[in-house]
Amino acid sequence: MLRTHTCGQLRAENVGEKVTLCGWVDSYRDHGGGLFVDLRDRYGKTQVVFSPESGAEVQGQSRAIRNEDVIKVIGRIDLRPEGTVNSKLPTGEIEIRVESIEILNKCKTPPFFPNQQDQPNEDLRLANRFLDLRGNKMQETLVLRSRIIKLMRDYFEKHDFIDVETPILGRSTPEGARDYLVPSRVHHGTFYALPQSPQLYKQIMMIAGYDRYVQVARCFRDEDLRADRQPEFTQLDMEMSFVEMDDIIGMIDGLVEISAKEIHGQEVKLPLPRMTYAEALERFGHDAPDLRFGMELIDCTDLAAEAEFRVFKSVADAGNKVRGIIAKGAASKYSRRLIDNMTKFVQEDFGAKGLAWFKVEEGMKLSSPIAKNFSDELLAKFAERFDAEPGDLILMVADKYEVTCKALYALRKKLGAELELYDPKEMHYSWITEFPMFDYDEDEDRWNAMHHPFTAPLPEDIEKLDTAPHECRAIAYDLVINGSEAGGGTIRIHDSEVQEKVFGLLGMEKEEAQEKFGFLLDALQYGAPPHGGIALGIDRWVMLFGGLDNIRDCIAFPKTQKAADLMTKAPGSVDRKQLEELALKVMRLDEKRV
RNA sequence: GGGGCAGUAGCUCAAUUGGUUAGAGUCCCGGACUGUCGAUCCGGAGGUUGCGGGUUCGAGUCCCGUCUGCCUCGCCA
Repeated sequence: MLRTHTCGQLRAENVGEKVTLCGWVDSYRDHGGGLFVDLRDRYGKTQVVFSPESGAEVQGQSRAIRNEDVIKVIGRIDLRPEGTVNSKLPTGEIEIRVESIEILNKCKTPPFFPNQQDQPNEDLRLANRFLDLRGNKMQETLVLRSRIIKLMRDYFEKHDFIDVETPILGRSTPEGARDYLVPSRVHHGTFYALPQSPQLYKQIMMIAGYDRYVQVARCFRDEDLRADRQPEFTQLDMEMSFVEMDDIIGMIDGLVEISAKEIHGQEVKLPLPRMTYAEALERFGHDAPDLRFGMELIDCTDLAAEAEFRVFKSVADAGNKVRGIIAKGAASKYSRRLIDNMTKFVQEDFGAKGLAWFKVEEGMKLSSPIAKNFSDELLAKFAERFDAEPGDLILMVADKYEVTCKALYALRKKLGAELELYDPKEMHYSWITEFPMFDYDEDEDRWNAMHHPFTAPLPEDIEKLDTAPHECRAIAYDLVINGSEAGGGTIRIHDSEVQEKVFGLLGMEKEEAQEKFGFLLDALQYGAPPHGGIALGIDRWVMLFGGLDNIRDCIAFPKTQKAADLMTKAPGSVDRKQLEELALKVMRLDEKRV
């Protein structure tokens, strides 16, 4: 070892010891007579002092020191003189009196410094990730990530789960996201697909009798990115045999309990609360509601039907919905202009036709440009429905149910953050259950599996497969943390008759199903145990437990919104020879339409 | 594919209504200084205003196109 201690290790009790430290120069303060260096590694910072007693040669060497140089110093630990203790540093009581120094590696003047107070632009950070990752915040986050993964692995090992690796090179399956494809050199014209999840493999493992499987699995989906979405991401994937939904949920409840305790030192009350999908949509407009605050959606379609106001009345008469939210005490915080912006927001992003709003005045008068279209009596009913008080702001959307959900969910989320209706550090865990089996794809005029085509329906809904597929609920469950989907799973179909019916609904012919995943259908006929599982989004867990608002900050080497790696410059072009081996030809843009 | 925001010195930002030689802090280089910890003080260097067109007597500023990054809808569990 080149060092005897780390830079976060030494305390007053080490005074007098001769030590060797290595690290990066975090900062230096040159006083001519003496030079102070904060030496940094991932464990902390220690002040090292060059003074005349270090000797002329060492002092001379010290003058060359610049930030981010990698140096090794040997010296004795001493208490800092009275009045110069730095209470901000754990090592702040002591300093190293340098006897010799070696500059292990000079640092070129970097484009930015890892811990500089004004964070550089993200593209610069990503292009120079080695500097960015050197910073305290990123190091903290990656340590947190490592702890979370270890905690998960330990937990599942303790519960007799077996860690099994599944292939990265698989085959493309229909449904779900767009695949990342890898061309085969041996079989020209064919492609592997990178796994969107190890779903099918883990079901095979169940059939093979490994009744508790777990894996920290890299997954790939070639879809557009978001603040909480990367094209390659990591799941804690697990599957269990001879279980029902409650067993899976109970298992994950236990993991949440331990995580909250280990990471935040918080006690979580189990079982975690549950809400059905239908209830979540009704009360919050979304299947992953942030339950750290209220501001629930309120239906007033019946009142709208009584109104003269044509916009409301026609929507109500057409069987659509008029729903709204109330922001307590927010009337004065939202000017006409801000409300106009909100209107534009729900129109452009969610297809709402408009945003109706009322400010509650003193004396309970509702004021709004549209107020004149309502009788005083009806306005009073609205106020009562929303439980309004003077100073409140009521926002309403009149539209199809789905549009009211989306628009009001987005407004609720926005207002909740802006009005600080919750403590951002607070954590809320809950389950959403009873998802629909299918949603309707209007473009393709057919049903889609909401989760995946092997999801089992609720036993009481099985007959609806024939009569009312849209009402058929799945044994599916999502773990929601702070309004973010942190995991999701299902109990799988292990009955080939039901499986066939589901394929039929999805418009998949028997031959096609056999061709695409015959291996699973076959396996299901050779002694498949009832089974189910879940996958947790590890990147999101880190994000949520770390209080971060960006998934890129939870990943050592993330991609940009255009799925590029700015450091390695991936994706890149390849040699003609490589293409030839694969029998591939790159089309020009104008050929694409052919 | 659609909508929005941003791009000015190595970095973070400023630049009035379109008007003189594009500024500040920091970093970098040189100098001073024996207790600093965002050290301080003095001096210096550093610019294709993302790129390409256009309007204008004159463009960092206005218009068109384009590239990159971010947020978002669609997409995605």
